Amino acid sequence: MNAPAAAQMIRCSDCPIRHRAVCARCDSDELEQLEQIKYYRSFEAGQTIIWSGDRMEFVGSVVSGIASLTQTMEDGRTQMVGLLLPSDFVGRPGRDSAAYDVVATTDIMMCCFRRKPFEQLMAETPHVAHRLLEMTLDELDAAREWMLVLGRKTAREKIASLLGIIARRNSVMAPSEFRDGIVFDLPLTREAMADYLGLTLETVSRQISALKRDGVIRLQGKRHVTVPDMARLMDEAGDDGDGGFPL
Amino acid sequence: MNAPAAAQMIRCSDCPIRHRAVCARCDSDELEQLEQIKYYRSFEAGQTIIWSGDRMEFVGSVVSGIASLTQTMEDGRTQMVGLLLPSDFVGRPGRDSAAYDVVATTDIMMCCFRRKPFEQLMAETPHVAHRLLEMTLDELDAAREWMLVLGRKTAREKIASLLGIIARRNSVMAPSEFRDGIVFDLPLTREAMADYLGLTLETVSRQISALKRDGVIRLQGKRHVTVPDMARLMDEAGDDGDGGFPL
DNA sequence: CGGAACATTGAGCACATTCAACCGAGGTGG
DNA sequence: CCACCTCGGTTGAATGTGCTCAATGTTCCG
Repeated sequence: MNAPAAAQMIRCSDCPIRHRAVCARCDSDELEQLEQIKYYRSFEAGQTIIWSGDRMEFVGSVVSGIASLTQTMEDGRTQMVGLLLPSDFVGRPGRDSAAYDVVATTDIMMCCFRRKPFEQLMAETPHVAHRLLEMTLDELDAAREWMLVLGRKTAREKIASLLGIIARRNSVMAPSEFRDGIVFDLPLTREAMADYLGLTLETVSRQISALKRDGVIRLQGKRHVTVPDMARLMDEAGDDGDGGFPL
Repeated sequence: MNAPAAAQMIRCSDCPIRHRAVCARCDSDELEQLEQIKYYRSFEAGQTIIWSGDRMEFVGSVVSGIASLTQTMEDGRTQMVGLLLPSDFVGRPGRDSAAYDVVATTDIMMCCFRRKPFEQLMAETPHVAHRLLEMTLDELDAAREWMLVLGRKTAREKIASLLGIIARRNSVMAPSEFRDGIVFDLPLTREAMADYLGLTLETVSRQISALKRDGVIRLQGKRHVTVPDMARLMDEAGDDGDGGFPL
């Protein structure tokens, strides 16, 4: 609840997600308008940023860190329905109350816009709305890929798919060696992975151990992963060699 | 391949989906422009409308009938990732090749727009783009609801969820008696239901039989369903009484 | 040192799948 | 007209994947 000192002001032009977020297409004029209605908030890992059903006071972008979108049934069963990475957009313009819980998976910094002014701005300037459409279409594609994972893949394939996605994302940041070995840290606990994949945390643990035993991955500690042969991993994920996952 | 006589011209103002489709917000001017680039195509049940990977020549709206969006793995496992009802939009502006198979589930009529002119029009007029954003956000919500169904629900709950959605959709068309009994025809085969729910067709059949045995539903023939107590069905679906599914 | 949070592993079980037989309706051809 | 086929659907028996329950391990932090 106490806003840490981290919530210092960043000028939009210096923003690390300037070119990928909902503001990517804005000209300097529009950026100026956004600058007027934005504010930063940071959250610690584990904090709930938005409760499902709550009134949405703001929409915004993830600047740094990771958050998850989750749904929970009355008996406690939980399904993650979105993984929010830096530059991803949170909230739905035009909707009053939140449809999902948004939880900080790691410490996170958000760039928030008060909802009403943002909606106003969206109606007036085409660039924000257009970029949001583009991002929403991408998210829809990602959601549909996940429907295949959830509905039809085995536990082992699910884990391999998730590792593949995380590896792929990292490879955007370090596009150098992709073919022959890639290294990354898992940003999720076993439980969070289970919630993403529609598995139990025990099954996640077992399958990770199995992939390690079979030499598909190597582990240092519980989170640091080495994938010696990316093609092998994609094969385990059940994806055809070429295509695979967008996002 | 032979376009049946059904593909007669309909004036946009007389169109049955005029107020719900991507053109819903258009003024008469914009409608005129759409009228220029549209054409109708009909497909028979079972026909593939678009093959995944194919070049997208057109985007469009479902006018009547039902189509499904599916993904298939190399070994044949299939997951439906979208159910396209009248007024739903097909295709992604800005994308050259299709990401999914689009298959006609019933006989279907489509209102198609040549892609390039449509993209042009979208860039110039705000109403189409805005409506498309709205529809895409709705689809994303629906996809996320399905992720919960696919990832966390039991076979019985999955079937109940699907029946609930179809019942709900029908209730839009016949909003009269919703509380005490609703009747509808299943637009899907057992296999299509299985592909939607991430189950086998045998499991679908068994669970439908079980729901019938337990008095949750009644059946006449294989497709005609009566739900005597909607609240009971929603309960079987694992949804809390009030909320439930959007779309 | 003790406790908490995260993770691993084992044993038994249950639910959904697999494989297979069978049913009924509708269509076609001899 | 009936035999035959196909298609969609139902049902049964055996199997197996992933879940449940439970114990144990590891790391970190007060």
